[in-house]
Amino acid sequence: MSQTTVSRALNGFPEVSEKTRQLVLKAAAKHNYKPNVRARRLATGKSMTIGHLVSVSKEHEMVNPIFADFIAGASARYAQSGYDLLLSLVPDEDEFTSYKELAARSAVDGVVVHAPRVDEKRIAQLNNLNLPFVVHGRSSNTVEKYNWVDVNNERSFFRATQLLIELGHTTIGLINGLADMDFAMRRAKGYRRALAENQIKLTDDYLTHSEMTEPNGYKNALTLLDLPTPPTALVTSSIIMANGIRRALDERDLKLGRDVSVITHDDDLSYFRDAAAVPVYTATRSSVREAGRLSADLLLKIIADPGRAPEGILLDTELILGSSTKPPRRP
Amino acid sequence: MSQTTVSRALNGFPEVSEKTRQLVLKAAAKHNYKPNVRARRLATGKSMTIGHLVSVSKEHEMVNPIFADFIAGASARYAQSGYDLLLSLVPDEDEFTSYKELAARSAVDGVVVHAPRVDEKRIAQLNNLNLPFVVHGRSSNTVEKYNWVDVNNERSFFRATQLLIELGHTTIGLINGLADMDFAMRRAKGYRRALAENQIKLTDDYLTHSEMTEPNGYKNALTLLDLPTPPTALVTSSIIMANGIRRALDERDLKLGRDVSVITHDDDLSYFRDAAAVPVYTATRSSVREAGRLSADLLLKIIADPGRAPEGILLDTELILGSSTKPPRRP
DNA sequence: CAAAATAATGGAAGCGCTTTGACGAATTCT
DNA sequence: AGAATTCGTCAAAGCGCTTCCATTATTTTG
Repeated sequence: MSQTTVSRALNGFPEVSEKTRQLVLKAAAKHNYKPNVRARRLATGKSMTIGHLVSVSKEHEMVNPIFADFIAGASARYAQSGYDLLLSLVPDEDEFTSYKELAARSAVDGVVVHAPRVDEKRIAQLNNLNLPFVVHGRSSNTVEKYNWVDVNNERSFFRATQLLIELGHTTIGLINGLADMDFAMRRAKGYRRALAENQIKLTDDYLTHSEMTEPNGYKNALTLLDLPTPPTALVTSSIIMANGIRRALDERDLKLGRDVSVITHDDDLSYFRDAAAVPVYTATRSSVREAGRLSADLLLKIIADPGRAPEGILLDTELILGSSTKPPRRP
Repeated sequence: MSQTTVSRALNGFPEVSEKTRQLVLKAAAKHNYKPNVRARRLATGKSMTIGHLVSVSKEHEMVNPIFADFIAGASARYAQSGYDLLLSLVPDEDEFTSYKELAARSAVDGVVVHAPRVDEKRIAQLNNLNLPFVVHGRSSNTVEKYNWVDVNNERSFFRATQLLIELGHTTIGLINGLADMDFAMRRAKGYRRALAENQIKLTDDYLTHSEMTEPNGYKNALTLLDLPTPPTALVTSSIIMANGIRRALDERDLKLGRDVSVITHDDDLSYFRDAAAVPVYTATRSSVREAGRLSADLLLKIIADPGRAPEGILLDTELILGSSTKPPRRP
């Protein structure tokens, strides 16, 4: 039996008779034969690989904790479609070099861009490279069209802040991510809009920007609590920071909910899943794993049909009521 | 100039004159030429790719949170040596199938095995496949030789427990990882040995096994605190669980350190880095990122020299004194 | 100074697949 | 029945590199 026939049988081409196909499949199974990916990739000109470049902040050596769950979502989709996942953690300063190199080596058929900034050069650069990509998040100052999957950050944080205001809070802090991150900017916007619509005037002292670590949550919470008029409620961008906030409250002998209300954004991380009957935190929740799945789906579609018009997928968050929000304590 | 010469110049072969090499390099840089990895991989018969198969527990959809930092460490090493990192998150039940498939497709030159169990079939299976691998951790019930990088779990938890005993604690709980995980078994062993050497008898009610999530830390801490003789100190396997424990203490109006001492194992995760002058937690600390680096180094060595005798690298932890441990409160 | 050794380059095979075009055999149509 | 289709199969080219072997140019040696 010729090589041609075997190849066609294995790859499901219609020109081969069903009888022959079964024969081939049986023989392949018997010898545990799998076509060599290297040869196949050279022959087809496709890498059957998706690249994820996750940037590691040089300064803090910080890996975004949501990325594990995001990738868990994406990975399953890739596997279904026969794609491999190439992961590269790169120092943030040479992000673009890495993309360019991946493209030049033609090591991947597409990439996912993580953690876009308000000003994101990578998008224009990738468009020039002609390498299919999906952005997890958006970039506000980018006019080019691109494919993205994002949550409705502005609306989420508007609703969260609004909820606190409705409970009677008027001094509300926001413990946010780094200011140049697009999601952080949108969240700040939602927060400010809620304050503005309710005629609440607060200085930017009530708004902190930092990497979303537990220690930063702690530190920033203390800073806010030390203000002349300390906030009676806090909104924060990450459940990991929320843990730091709780620690700060604890240290000040303040009780979460009773003394200070907290709403956190909750990416539904697998090791922080807040699934109690009454969740610990009132939260704007959106599964980052689901975002991973959707991003993968979208990217595979783009690769299959390069002519496709760019698409954006906007996910809404749920506002989940937990026990960390109560009306402010009367003095 | 012939293809041969270019290839040799780019790959640093000695047969080409320095003058020619410079010429080639300049031309390559000018046209942003990078050899096509697909062709190169077929020609050399090497994948220049390392596989990391991370298993996702089907039941809880849990991704081990340490894996992001581990991979951050490994990734840098791979990049230095021109290797790519193939990541695959697989449901735990078909782990071995995935290895076999990777080997059959010859998609990788080596793999890293994460989260080995006390009984770990994968090791024998991989030895049979003749695929180079390094285990992050060890497997106690495995007699075969293999390459591994692990921390001294038994000794760490012995020391941690010993420290609590020296402070005067006699009722000490252990909030551990899943019982079939090798690291958890070793930690339990260290804990038990410390108790035994000090003639402290405690039932297994003081020892819990579960996935290392924040909610599980919380839940298990409450369970222990509800025992007729509640523990005055706790040892735990993860800083994420420690956060759950803190929440449980908070809910019971117990103060960390003062009312209940806690020692946690600290993998030095980038988003939980406990770097205050006086750390929050007394901890047995060992950088999982460093473990990633070492594992990558070892694997690359094995690949370069397949005849190598299997090697084990045992990392010691530091016992860091923080503010979560004090002598027990006199009633 | 011829012979031998060394250095630098090029031609061509081969890596293990996919895919194109050719070719008989089986089927359908006129 | 013979021509026109359709079907199933195969031989061979090609994917873009690396590497073996041959070749020419240069240097060293007796």
